[in-house]
Amino acid sequence: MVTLSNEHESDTRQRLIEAAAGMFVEQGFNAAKVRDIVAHAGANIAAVNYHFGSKEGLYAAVIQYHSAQAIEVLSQQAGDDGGRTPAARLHDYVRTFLKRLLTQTPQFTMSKLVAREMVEPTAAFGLIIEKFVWPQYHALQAIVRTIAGEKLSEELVRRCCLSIVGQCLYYQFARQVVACLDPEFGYGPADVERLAEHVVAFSLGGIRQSVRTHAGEAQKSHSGHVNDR
Amino acid sequence: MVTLSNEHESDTRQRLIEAAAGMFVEQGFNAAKVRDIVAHAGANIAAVNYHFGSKEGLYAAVIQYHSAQAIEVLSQQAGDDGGRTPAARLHDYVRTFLKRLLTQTPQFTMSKLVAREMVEPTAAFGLIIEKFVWPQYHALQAIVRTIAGEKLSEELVRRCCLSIVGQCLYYQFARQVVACLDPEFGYGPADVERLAEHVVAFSLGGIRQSVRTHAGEAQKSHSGHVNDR
Amino acid sequence: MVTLSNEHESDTRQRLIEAAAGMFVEQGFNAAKVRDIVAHAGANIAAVNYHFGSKEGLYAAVIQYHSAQAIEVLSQQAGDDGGRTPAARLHDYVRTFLKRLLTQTPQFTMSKLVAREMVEPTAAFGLIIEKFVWPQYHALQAIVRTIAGEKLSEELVRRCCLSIVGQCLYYQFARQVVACLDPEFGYGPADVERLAEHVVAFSLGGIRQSVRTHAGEAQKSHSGHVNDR
Amino acid sequence: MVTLSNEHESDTRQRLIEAAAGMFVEQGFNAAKVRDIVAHAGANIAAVNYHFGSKEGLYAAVIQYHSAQAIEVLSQQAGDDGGRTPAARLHDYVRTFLKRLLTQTPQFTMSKLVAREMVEPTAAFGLIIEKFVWPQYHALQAIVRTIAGEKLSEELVRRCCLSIVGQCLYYQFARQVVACLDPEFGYGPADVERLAEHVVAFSLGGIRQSVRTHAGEAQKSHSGHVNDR
DNA sequence: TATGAATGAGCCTTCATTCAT
DNA sequence: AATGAATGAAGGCTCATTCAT
Repeated sequence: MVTLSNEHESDTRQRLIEAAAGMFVEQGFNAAKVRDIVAHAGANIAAVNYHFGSKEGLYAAVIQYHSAQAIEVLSQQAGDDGGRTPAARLHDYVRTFLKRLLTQTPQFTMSKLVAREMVEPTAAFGLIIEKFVWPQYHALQAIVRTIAGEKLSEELVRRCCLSIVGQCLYYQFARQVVACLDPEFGYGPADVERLAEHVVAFSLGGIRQSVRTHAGEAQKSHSGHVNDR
Repeated sequence: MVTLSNEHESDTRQRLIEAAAGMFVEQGFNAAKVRDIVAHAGANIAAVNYHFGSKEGLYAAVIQYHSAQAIEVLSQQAGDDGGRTPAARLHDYVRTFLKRLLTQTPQFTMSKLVAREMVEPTAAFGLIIEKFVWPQYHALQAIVRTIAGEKLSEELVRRCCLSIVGQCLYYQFARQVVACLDPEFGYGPADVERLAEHVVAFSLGGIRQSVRTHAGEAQKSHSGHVNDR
Repeated sequence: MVTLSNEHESDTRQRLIEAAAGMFVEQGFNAAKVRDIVAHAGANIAAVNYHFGSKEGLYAAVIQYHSAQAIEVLSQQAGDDGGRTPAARLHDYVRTFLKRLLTQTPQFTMSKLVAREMVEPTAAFGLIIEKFVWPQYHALQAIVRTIAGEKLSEELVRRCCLSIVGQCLYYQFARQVVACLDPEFGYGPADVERLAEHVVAFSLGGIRQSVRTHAGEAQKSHSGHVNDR
Repeated sequence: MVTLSNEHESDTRQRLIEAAAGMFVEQGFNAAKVRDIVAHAGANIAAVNYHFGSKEGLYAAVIQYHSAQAIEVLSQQAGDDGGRTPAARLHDYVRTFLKRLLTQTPQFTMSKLVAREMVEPTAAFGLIIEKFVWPQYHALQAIVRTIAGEKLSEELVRRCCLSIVGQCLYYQFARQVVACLDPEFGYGPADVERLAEHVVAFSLGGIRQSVRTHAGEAQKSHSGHVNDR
């Protein structure tokens, strides 16, 4: 007679969040239509207003729901950087980042939403930046700084971080282009693993070259640019 | 080579194309509203359907118009790679790419449209890929191959190219994020110039590291990953 | 006379009626939302349909509930008109009418609902007219007839009654206008008392003038209008 | 070939304004539905957005359109108060007011809209008060002051004005009640004419009685209220 | 060639009501 | 007796497109 489980937390609500997450990730906030979302969720058109107040409220709920587990994962991995080399830590970082971003499953929705928010910001932009982008960026910055040593300016460390992130995000943003230019890349686990290795190698080389170039510029500014004829 | 019969090629038509180009670049195809476009062009609401059949037709016309001059520019620069070093050619490539992409002026509209098309493909996607992405990609590939030598596999050359392009595009896609993470970067000519130098240095280091790593992997495949403890 | 079987007449039901009464008075039937009503009553959204069948049912219940006590009050005052002068009885009538109408408290809800019903009739209109408007109107008519004597036609007595009622209701209907035109009037007890005195004086003068004018018209119908140059 | 008449001012626009005016007067802003209005006007659902931007815009247009002629009429009558007696001027005022308010035709829409706005204010309330209510109120105040002489306080003049206006508006607000209580009153021209005579006679008597009462109160405050046993 | 008006599908939202427990 | 979830009709509004001139 008594309801046994308070996991009763409205099945429809959950289905709405999941359906919406998928469509927001795939199509973006504006292109995703409430009617499609409720259809996917097997719910009534009025359900999103009932449960979330509005489409924006649903979006906020999607973020809140997925951010919970995302933050949990983030904090877990924060501790185990123990005695690893900086290069190994960069590899972990990049591999994790890419896996979450490129995995085709509804897992790691948050990473994909964060990526969307970068290209097509919504009202949640500030929150996303604060809660996800900054922390991740700081973690990366720490790794890069360790690799680069003290010789690299703040600005160049930032540049390197953005170069690393940019390489990764491109595979998510420009999926269709990648599919054309690099048809062998299938976004499978093995593909992602190999991509991670490339990005890490490329970026390690990039950081070290930046350090060298910067050192050279600082010491003898006659050598000018890195690339002369 | 010059179009012969545009003796009276309708001033309105031209103004529509220019106004539309700006709004498509800034807001994307869907977010740009034809009412706003005609307002900016000082034209009638019916003008776009009259001249171009539909919003998509207008978009196609915008691409066609800007592709003409873009291709012209591309072919000009194709020849003068003369006796320059591969590094210098990479610098030229990146600098030109970034300038066109990040410059705030209505110049180089095509580059910005191509970038848009990568993130938010429309019906024109195939055309864009064929006419712009492939050619540019091939040019980059040639440069990278020259730098890398014969030791790098086709796949890794592709990876390097995408790494270079990804670094650049990120500054265009994620303008708002860059503004948060790197507020000193102001998208001015000097900023872009310094960014180009970073990207070139980073990428040269990246390519060379890839070569080294790859060579190592090829010779003694027992060493496994590039970065373990 | 007392209802026998409301031993457990549902607390929620009562709270709904009270909350609804307030909102119907303040906002009218259509503008009052059942979600707001149940929120004010601390009840479930389904409660109004469960207890009253529909929003209209709730409205009917509100009327029924408040009409009971209202009618009781009416019948009490009906008898004690004893030896008072007609003018005093008019003063009592107007003062009571205005107090009930303009008092800001949840008291005298019925009077306010009746006023609402006059401007924005609902399905309950007929009932309201029969149970409240007619009785009160007849009471007023009797007073006016006594003041006017036999010389005033039925029609003019009706006119005078409506003039009196109209003066009073305006302060309820057009609260915002009164606030603009007569900002000193604050709807407090003292304000209402003074207003009652004005309305009574004005109306006594009005009735007597009507009698005079009518008498003049009846005797010498050549004089035409009451007011020519 | 040239369009002859620039009365072309969009037929639909005009029809929309007229249809909307009727429905706003009869049902009020909220109860009037855009879909009904466009149906009455024989227009498309999108027409009101096209011509007026929104439902509120349509309402504003209705007010603007009808206020033009209303103000014209007001200014015409302003001058001809020449050598008339105050009573005659009051008669003119009341007759005109009632005619505009109670006439069943779509004429004098403005007066009816102003009455609506008093009971159910919208965003246009302030404008309505400023442009219509205040001017008319001042005109009435001047007449009443002339009739009352210097002996009546500002406050009591205001009270008298509101008493006069209240009498008139009641017949518009409470049409259904009037129809029940006074079924002989048919809102025809003759009815309105007779009503005007009653209101004028009643109000003249009312004002004079107010003066007398006030004078009495001022001189010998022992006599107390107007209505003692 | 060019225009302003008109169209209708579709969007998000509101709300009284009903369902299942 | 009571609840929270779910429903669907309807509301105002947007927008690319088409019509009539």
